[in-house]
Parts: sequence; structure tokens; C-alpha cells
Amino acid sequence: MARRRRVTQADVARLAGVSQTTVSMVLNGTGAAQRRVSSEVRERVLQAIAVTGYTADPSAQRLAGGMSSIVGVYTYEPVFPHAAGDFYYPFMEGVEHAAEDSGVDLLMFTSMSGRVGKSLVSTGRVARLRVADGCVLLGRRSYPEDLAELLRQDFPFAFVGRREAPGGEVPYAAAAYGDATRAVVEQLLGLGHRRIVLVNEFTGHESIEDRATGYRTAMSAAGLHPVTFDAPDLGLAELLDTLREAGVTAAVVTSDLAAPLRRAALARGLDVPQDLSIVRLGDPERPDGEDVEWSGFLIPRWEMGAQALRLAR
Amino acid sequence: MARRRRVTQADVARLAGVSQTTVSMVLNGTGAAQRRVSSEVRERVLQAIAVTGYTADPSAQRLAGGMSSIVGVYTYEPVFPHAAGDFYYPFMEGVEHAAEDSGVDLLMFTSMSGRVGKSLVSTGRVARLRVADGCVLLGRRSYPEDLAELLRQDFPFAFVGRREAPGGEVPYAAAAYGDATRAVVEQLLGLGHRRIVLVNEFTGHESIEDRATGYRTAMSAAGLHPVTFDAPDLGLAELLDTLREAGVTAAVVTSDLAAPLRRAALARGLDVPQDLSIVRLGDPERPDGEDVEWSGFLIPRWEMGAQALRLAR
DNA sequence: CTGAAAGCGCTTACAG
DNA sequence: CTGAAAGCGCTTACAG
Repeated sequence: MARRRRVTQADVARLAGVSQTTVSMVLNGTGAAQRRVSSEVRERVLQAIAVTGYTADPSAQRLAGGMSSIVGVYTYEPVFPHAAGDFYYPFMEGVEHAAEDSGVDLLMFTSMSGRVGKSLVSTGRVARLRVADGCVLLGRRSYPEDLAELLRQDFPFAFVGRREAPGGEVPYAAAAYGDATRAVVEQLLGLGHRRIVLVNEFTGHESIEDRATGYRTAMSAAGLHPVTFDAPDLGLAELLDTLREAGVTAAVVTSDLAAPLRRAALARGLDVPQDLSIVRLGDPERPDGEDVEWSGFLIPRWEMGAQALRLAR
Repeated sequence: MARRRRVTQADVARLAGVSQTTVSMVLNGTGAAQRRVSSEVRERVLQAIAVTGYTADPSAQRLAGGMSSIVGVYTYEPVFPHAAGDFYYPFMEGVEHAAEDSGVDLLMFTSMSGRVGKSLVSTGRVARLRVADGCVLLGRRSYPEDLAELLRQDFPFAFVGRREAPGGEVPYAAAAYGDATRAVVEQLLGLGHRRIVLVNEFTGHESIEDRATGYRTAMSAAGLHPVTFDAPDLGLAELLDTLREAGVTAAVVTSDLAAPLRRAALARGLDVPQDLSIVRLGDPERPDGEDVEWSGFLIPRWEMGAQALRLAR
């Protein structure tokens, strides 16, 4: 059996008795540029498409400067190892769902995953993204040089989580960490807490900054003095001593630090939350391994994934 | 800032002082056709590539008849709804892992997931697959017309699970259901069981047939008469009566039927496995909801996924 | 050993 | 309203 050549616009055109350009026109039909194909011709073309079962070749579309209905997903850290997978899965589910909704296919840039900790720019792989109409970027940290380059190229993309970069506004889908943290602190205030501190797991990350802003806003509004500790600066034990001495009754703590802090507190004979309330700001990346009903908030991971996909087109 | 045009082979060629053809040659370098570029020129080109940070445009490569280093994944049933997800996740993990290993990107054809129960051919979407070098197909049932068409087009693909189709050998990555079932039955025989039946959840599926073959082989080799029941034909209660009357001591049961059968047996006051041994042939698609240590075998889902990816290139 | 040229299947100015 | 033509960035015969 002859290996039949694929059906092209030219075939459709021949069958419909029009030019290939016209076929492309009825297919794309973008606004004014569409130079209104007569509805009679349009009918004939549509017929021919149905008969031949024509589908556009995404590669050709893309090469010619059109859309391929493919959106890329690039993860700076491996998503699939199961430990991380548990945390990232919901993001991916959201992305997938939104992709189905939008009728686009998802290109997972797995080929680049050998380069953990490398920017796309430094490995010269930015070009690879361009098969897709746009790209969702996912990762704990981000690479400002990549973001800047993508911005400069005017390539549609969106980061999952708020990110900043030189050279413009980075499109992102993020949890409202600021608002959520403020709400949490206000709740503590409502319960009568006055000495409330913020404990950061690390610094220099947009999502951490957003939480800090929320915390400070709530405290200031209540006429209280915000106090922040950065965990790396001092050990958990030392930190707890300091908190006790200062008469702190509640600590709002970033995701992955909440459980260790609680364990340390218990180990020192403190009663949680009697002696010290610990509020968790977001679900942790690594499973707690503890069966505690944390107070605080959760990260809307599914929604963030879905929104990022929508932004990246 | 000017939106810089992407770096092309022509740019590299200019910088290296060679023709664009030569650049393509050193990049592809396939066998004899490579017409041995002199190592000096090759060096110069490689240099220029490094300097410019050139990366091939996958769309152009593909359109020109080359490889795009993209492999597609098409799932006939939605993989992501969490219920199904639990079962399918390991397959996908295997696919992902093999993709990373092979340095290819993964194109998930989510855009077609509105068409559950439809073949690719009938929705005219086969052409869409061709952005990719090949495609992994995943689904409970399969669509012979799709397989036949793909075979005819000589498009590289592989099914996860053994499948048959008119028009040639379907490439597949499958569990050795036959061997595994045979081993399980031989084990029962070794334990002294003589009246061993096979109970099928449904019929007409390749993986079910493979199990049946394994079962029959083991029974026949032991000089015993194989007896098969197809669950849909009679209720579980009736089935159990029949087994008891016939003095059956062991039933080997396809994946999803094992748990219901066990529950039915317990409900009838039978002692499992004292009165009746129930052996499960593969892990179920839907969680059992039971905390039983099943005897039988598990499906090497991860490995199947990985192998399918390798076959689909 | 190397290059000019055709062609892959589209989109989009540009002419009629 | 419609079509001929250029061009996207590659691969691969085909000539030198």
C-alpha cells in the first residue's frame, strides 16, 4: 500500500476549486485581514475539508509565523521524583485541565531536565521553547536572565508563582500570599495575641516577601511592631529561647519550617498552641510526616497551574 | 530594544564562513550521507554555534522532514482525574523518565481529550500527531482503525499494553501477563490445588487473552482441565455457588474483580483463603479500598511506560 | 569535500 | 472578493 502523502491545504484547495491562500483564509479568518471570503466559497472549502479530513500541520503553521496550539511547560526542578511529585502534582493538574479547556496541547520540556540549576539562556535552550505558542515556567527559584530574555523576545509565558526580573513585568499566576498572611495575622489578633512574630525559612524569594508584607501590614494596622526572624540566622532552639524571653505567644511560619519548629518546641517541653501558637503559611513542599491540623492557609496550587496556562498563550 | 531575530543556521554559517548546508551537515552528521565535513571546518562551525548559542527550530526541522526530538503521548481516556490518576500515574512516570533519558520532549495531546471514546481517525486528528517524531498511545481499549492507520502511515508509535490490529504488528510495551499468570497457577499447583478456575472480568481484551493463555498452559501441562468463567455471564453469588459445588479450591481472577469476589465470598460465610483461594492477576485500576495482602502479581506500570516511550521513536 | 537549490506546509503582505 | 508569490528555518538530493 502506498504510503499516502498527508492531506495539505493544496489538496483541499484543488478539491474546492480555489487557491490554497483561500483555504488558509477560511481556516484562520482573523478579523479584517480575513478579506471576507464569500460565504459560498467558504462553504465549498469547509466541505472539502470535511471530505479530505484535513488537519493543519502544526510545524508548518508555527514556522510560517502562526500559532501551533501547543503550550510548553518547563520545570526548573524535576517534578516527577515522587517526593517532589506530591507537591507539584496539583500544579500540573491545573495546567493540564486548563490546557484541555483551551484546546491546546502541552509540551513538557523533559529534555532539559538534565540541567537542574542552569538557566535556559546559559544552556542555549531558549530557542527550543518556540515550538510552542507560549510557555509555563515552574520552579522554586527562578532565573532572572531567562525571564528577561523571554520578556525581550516578547515570547508569551507565565511563571507559577510571582517572580521579578529586570526588563519588565513578569507574567505570573500566584497565590495571594500577602492577603492570606494578613488575614491569618488578623485572626490571631482577634484571638487576643499581641506578640506575634514572623519566622522565615529563607529569604530573597518573592513569595516570602509577599508574606512578610502581609504580616507587616496587619501588625502595623493594629499598632504593633512587626518582628521577623530568618531561621537560617539562628538555630531553632535559640530561636525558641528568644521567643519565650520576649513573651511571644504566636509565630506565623513559612511552609516547610512549621513542622520542624513545632517539633523543636515540643522537644523543649512547650505546649503548642498553649504556650506558643504556630501558624503555617502555606502547605509544605515536603510532606510534614505529622498528623497535625495546621492552622494557616493552603496554596491554591491547582488554580495557580490553570491560571498560568491561560496567561501563557 | 529591537526584538532580535532568532539565530539561524544561516547566521552560524556566515560567522563560520561556510554554507548553511554545511552547518546542517555537521549538526546532523548521519552516516555516509554526511559527506565528511573536514574536521577543520567542523571545528569552525562548532565554534560559531557556541558563540551564537544556536539551537535548531524544531518546527523547521520537522517540516523539512527531520526529527524534532518530540515524542507525543495520547491517552484515550483522561489520565488526570484523580481516581484514574492513581492508576495511570506510574505509566506516565515511566514515560517521563525514559523521555528525559532519551533527551526528547513530551507532547501531551490534551487538546483531544474532549473526544473520549472516539478514534483519532474518526475525528480527523491523526495529522496532529505528526509534530512529534513518534507517539505513545495509552488507553484501556484501543481503536484498531487508529492503529491500522498509523501502521499504514509508517508513523512510529507504541501502545502501552499489547494490542492487535489489522494491517501489521502493533508495537507495544506490555506486561508478560501470560508468563505471570502461568507462574501464579504453577504456584497454586505446587501448593496442592487441583481445581483451579480462571475468572475474567470481561472479555475480548488482549491482556485478558494473554492471562487466559497462561492459565491454560499451566493447567494443561499439569494434565488438568482448564475452566474459565466470564463474570458478566453470571452474578458473583451464582458463580460462588457453582465453584463450591464443583469443589473448586482456588480462583485466579483478573485485576478489578478480585476484591468484589472476595467480598462476596466473605458475605456468603466462606473463609478466604481456607475455603477458597483468590489470586489477583494484576493491580486494579480502581483502588480496592481493602487492606488485603493479595497474592498474585503486579503490573510493571513504570517499566511499561518507559519501554513504550523507547519504542515510539 | 562543499554549496546552490528545491521543497516541506503553512501565513501574510501584496497585487489584482 | 481572490490568487500568485515570498518567506519561515530547516533537510536532503544533486551538482560540482
